[in-house]
Amino acid sequence: MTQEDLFKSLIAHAKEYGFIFQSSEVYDGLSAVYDYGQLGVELKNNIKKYWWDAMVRLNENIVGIDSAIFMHPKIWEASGHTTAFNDPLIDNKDSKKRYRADVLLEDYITKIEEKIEKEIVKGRKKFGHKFDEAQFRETNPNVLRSKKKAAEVTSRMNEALGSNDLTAVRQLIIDCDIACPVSGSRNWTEVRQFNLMFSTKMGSVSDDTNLIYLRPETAQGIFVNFLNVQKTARMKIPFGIAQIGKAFRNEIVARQFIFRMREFEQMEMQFFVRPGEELKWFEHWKEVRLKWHNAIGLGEDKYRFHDHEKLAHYANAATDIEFDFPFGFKELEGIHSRTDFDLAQHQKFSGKKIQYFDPETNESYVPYVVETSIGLDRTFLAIYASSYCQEKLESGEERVVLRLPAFLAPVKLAVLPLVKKDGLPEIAKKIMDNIKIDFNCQYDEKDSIGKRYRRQDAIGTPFCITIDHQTIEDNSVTIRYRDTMEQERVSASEVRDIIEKKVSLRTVFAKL
RNA sequence: GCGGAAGUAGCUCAGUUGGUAGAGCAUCAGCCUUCCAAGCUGAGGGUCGCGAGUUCGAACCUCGUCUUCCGCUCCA
Repeated sequence: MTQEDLFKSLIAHAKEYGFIFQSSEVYDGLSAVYDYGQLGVELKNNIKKYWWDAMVRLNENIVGIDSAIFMHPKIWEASGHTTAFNDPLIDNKDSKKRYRADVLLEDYITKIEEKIEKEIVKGRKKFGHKFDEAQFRETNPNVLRSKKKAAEVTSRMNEALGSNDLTAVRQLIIDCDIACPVSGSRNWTEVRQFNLMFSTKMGSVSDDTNLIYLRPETAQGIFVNFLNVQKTARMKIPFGIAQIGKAFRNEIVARQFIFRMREFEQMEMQFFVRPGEELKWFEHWKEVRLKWHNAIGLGEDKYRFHDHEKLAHYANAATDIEFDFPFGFKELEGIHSRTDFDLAQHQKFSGKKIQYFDPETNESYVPYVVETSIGLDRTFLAIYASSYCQEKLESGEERVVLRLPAFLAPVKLAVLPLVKKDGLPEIAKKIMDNIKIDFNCQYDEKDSIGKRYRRQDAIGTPFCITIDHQTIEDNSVTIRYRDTMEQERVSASEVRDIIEKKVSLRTVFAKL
């Protein structure tokens, strides 16, 4: 089976067993929005807990918050999102097609560069072995003219985009005589900004002054609460603030199942450090976060770092932890050294002093920030995709099994009476009632025992216990393991402890 | 956004030259009682993605639209 088919059957499986549904499916769905079903929400909550406990509970110098999705609109001006999350779009009036104005110009520049390369190929043909490419580039009039043109367009474009002068962008498109690739027409509309942030209005009076955005990242909720938390929790630098929450981006193209959604959930931690020490902490968190991923147990070869060459305006170091998804290595978590950009910006835009007095150095400063930001939905997909397995058994039969790490599995234990009579269901329910206080359990008495095992395999339940006639005599049950399909006979009273040992976060944290 | 493909029951899919829908699995009820799915009997479930049009008549033809997938593009 190809990776592509596997990914498709994985999506079908997610729906069939109630992990993930498309949003608003009865109305034909809403593009790039998904709902988590009855098992999906359990798995997702377990991932959240693993992250939260690893970050907040295990680190005495990290505390959590839960900030609102709505925030003061000035926050997004300060953070740069109002400008950086904007794309200049232009429509062709004849073909009704919409383009990114900057992309049209970049394409135009690329074409000029291709023209230069063609000239060189022509020159090489003409002069044969005597051809001197470097000299040709410096002297050939066609090449020189093209080079000059490309440089001119590039500088005008950068200037216009840099100053957000949309009229100048449009003028440049007209001056370059750029035609619509579809209609060939030069009949362009004005250039307009398309914002990747969702907006809405607060209050019942609609005017632009109360336009607010749904946050495109959770980080700013932490930055604007920096002083609140630092003072009320009496935190000393270095310390961190963690948060799990929804963020929203109006992506032009959103695809690959839950990999890129318009509404998604982030797990972020902003770590505040002394200026100059940020790169040391950046390295520290790279290492710590990778360990967290590896401890899940999906395989260390599934992860790799990808350092950013081009840094965002706020960063002085950045790396991604990429995961080997069914569609290739893609970003799962970002670790960024954000300098003092965010806090300094909020200090500037709010007019309030946002600084920390360091009792060790007797200095007051704007702390530097190292951020770890992981996509919860992407982590879900990573775990789900790596656990999904169609395997052939020795008997020649096939089974679908979700080899989820036991501590993350939505259902930990299935309680199965071998038959539906002789009082076995009653005993089974009694055992279940005792254990379900500690773990999410399922009871099932329908169909043959083999079929019930397969059903549990498909949703990743790591343990099944079966109550049979011997249970009546000595209170023993068989416990069956999902991955090996092996069984052993244990006392019913031991079951809780056996499972506790295998699903406890304690075991996982030992690897951190 | 562009190009291509697809959409019929919860799932996988049939459905002839246009004549108002079927199968297997799944689900539910009952029977059977068996440690690795697919035993027996019965039942429920679909205005064929949605909306127009052509036609006496549309799952099928035409147009539009929504959604999904693939490639490009974009995004980080």
